[in-house]
Amino acid sequence: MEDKRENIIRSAIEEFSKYGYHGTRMENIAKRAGIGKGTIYGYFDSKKTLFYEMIKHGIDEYIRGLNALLSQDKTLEEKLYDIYDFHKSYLKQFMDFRQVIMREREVLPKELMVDILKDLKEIPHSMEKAIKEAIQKGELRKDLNPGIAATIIMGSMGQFYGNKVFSNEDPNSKEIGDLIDTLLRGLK
Amino acid sequence: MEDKRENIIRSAIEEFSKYGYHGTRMENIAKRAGIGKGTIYGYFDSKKTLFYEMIKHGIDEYIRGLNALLSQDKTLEEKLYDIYDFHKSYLKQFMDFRQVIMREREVLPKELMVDILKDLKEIPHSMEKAIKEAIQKGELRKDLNPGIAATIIMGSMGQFYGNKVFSNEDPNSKEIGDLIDTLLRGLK
Amino acid sequence: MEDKRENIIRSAIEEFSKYGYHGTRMENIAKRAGIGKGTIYGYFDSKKTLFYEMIKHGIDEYIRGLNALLSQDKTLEEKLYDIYDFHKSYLKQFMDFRQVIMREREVLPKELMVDILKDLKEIPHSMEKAIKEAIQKGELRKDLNPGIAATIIMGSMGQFYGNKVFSNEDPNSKEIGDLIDTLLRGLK
Amino acid sequence: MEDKRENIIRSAIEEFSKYGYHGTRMENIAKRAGIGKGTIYGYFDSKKTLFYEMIKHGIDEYIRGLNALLSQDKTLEEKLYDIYDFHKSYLKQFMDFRQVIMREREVLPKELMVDILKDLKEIPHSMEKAIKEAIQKGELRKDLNPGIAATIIMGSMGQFYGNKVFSNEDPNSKEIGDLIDTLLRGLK
DNA sequence: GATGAATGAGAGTTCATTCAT
DNA sequence: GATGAATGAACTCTCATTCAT
Repeated sequence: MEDKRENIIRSAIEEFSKYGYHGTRMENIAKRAGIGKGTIYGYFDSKKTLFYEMIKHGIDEYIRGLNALLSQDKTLEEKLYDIYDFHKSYLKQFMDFRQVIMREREVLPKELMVDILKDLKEIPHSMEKAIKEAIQKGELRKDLNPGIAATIIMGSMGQFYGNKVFSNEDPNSKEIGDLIDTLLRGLK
Repeated sequence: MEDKRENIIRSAIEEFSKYGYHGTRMENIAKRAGIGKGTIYGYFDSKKTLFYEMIKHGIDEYIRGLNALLSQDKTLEEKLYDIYDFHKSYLKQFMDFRQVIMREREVLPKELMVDILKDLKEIPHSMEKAIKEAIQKGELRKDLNPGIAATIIMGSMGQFYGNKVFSNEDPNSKEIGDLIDTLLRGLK
Repeated sequence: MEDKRENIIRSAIEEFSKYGYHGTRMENIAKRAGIGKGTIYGYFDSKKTLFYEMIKHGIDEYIRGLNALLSQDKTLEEKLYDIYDFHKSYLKQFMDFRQVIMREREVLPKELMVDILKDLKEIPHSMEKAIKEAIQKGELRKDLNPGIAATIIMGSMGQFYGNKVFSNEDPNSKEIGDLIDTLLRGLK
Repeated sequence: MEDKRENIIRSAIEEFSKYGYHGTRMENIAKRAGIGKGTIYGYFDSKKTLFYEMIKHGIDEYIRGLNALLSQDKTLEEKLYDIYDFHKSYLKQFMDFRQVIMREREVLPKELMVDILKDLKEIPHSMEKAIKEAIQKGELRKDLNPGIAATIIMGSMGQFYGNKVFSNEDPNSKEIGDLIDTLLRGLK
């Protein structure tokens, strides 16, 4: 059944994101999923395979969620707030898949990595599209390079969230408003 | 001798950054350092200790290098180019210690983590100081929040470099000029 | 199952008594038990734990066996023959736990040692009780100190057996009759 | 020089008797002897060799000491007190070599063991001689088997001392007088 | 001759994977 | 199909021994 797989992947995400690939034990994934450890092998060939499927699944979900946000009929400013919240809740619950992939890039064979990287490039692409729309609507200035604007926005928000977590401060603080204000003011 | 320790730490950085804490084998660190695996234990008590000392050493070096750059008598724009180059060469050779620490936060006992996080907070602090100077010199606008400006600058440059690496593009491309232009234009 | 544990302990007794704590290899215990070395860790936390459990088990068995002998309805002389045989077969098959404990007293933490020593004091206690009965039955003289008599009996028989083993002589020799005669004659 | 060897053996006795053969580290023997760990190998070929030489040395010393006691012009009773004291101080300071040899009998090659066992048989032999003298002097009854008497005396006193140590009682207690009384009364 | 830094074989232990139930 | 007891390769760490100083 598909929801058994889903259930295992869900548990895998939580364990792998906490302990990394080598630090995660199949037994703990099984326990978290409420099943026996042998059962996992009925659905996935190996730890490596499970790891790979988990990444694919996580990226898919992230992209789907991000696209849903970006395709809403809102101003860019509103979308930025949404994106920060989405990013935050995603990171809190799961992980930053780009980091995992970077980190464990020696775990998977090259052909699988290529596959993953292809998916991953979708993310800035989605963001760029939203920027272009904002330029056309006049929310941002015309001479802006959309790729660079996307880099600045995503990078700043990731860094902001990271700083908060490192400092053990509340990532919900209203300073996020200041960040978005400053970003938009610079890009308008 | 201090250069024996240094040599081991150097090899440890390369291995840990490639394979993560659990994925790294003491024997490989030793091989890379050109010594026997037992020798490491003459300089470090355990794998965990070596990991901790490596992080401390790496952060120290990063902070020293960054401060050296920031305290030069140059315009902010020039400094940003320098910082990007520094960051890039650092990441290429070693690793992003913030990522490692985030990732392996279950490895070290809490008291050591606190110690590391204290050091780590020095980094944005250094950057903020440079921003404040730039504001006073009139290179940036007076109403700018220096903390947020630092977040935007460091986040954007990190993201830019990350994207390049992911896409297997040359991170030296002149697009970095566009990024810095856009950043400064927004913050002036 | 309990007989899996029992099987491992059995093998552990044989190995530990032959090679001592530090000289015994977990792999050899496993081989002797006819299982894989990882399997032991399903039943015992560590080598130390196994060692401790083995001692407890061995002492228990010894005390139970000794008590069974002593509570039989026989004369003291008959009992002494039985005890010698029991002691002998026990030592041949397993080991002298008092020696092991003395020898490896640096291996176990103090609280476990206290636990073991408490058990061990049962042994002379059992013997003393038998002596008291013999005194009451008139088999031994009335003014005898039972503790001292027990010490003399157990010590002499242990020494006798030890001498035989050292000299590679047959410990079944009928000289044991002379020893018991001499002992009883002295204590009557 | 001979006293360097002596010094190392002295330290070896203390370490081996505390931790057993496999539990003892060459470095600790060296530290205790106040020399560098490589130096030991200038005097002994290997750990095994040192162990063997230590046993030989210890047995020699024990036999010499025991003979000195037994050849004094005293009654058997007085000698028994001396022997108990000698035994006790010897065990406290060093170890029971018979136990060590029993315990570590798998450590040394057979030919060396044979050599040691030959020495070891000297001990009861010395005691037997003293018993025979006591019989001739009329201190013990004429029909006594000297070997058995020696076994009873040495065994009882060893057991007595062992019990005291196990119970953490003072091994100097005057109960030793009761033991010797009882022994002599039985053997007279 | 004395040293102790360096070595690597070998120890205890873990954990991905298998397979009888 | 699901399980978890069993396995053994592979890990971290120790320590007898060597050898350049």
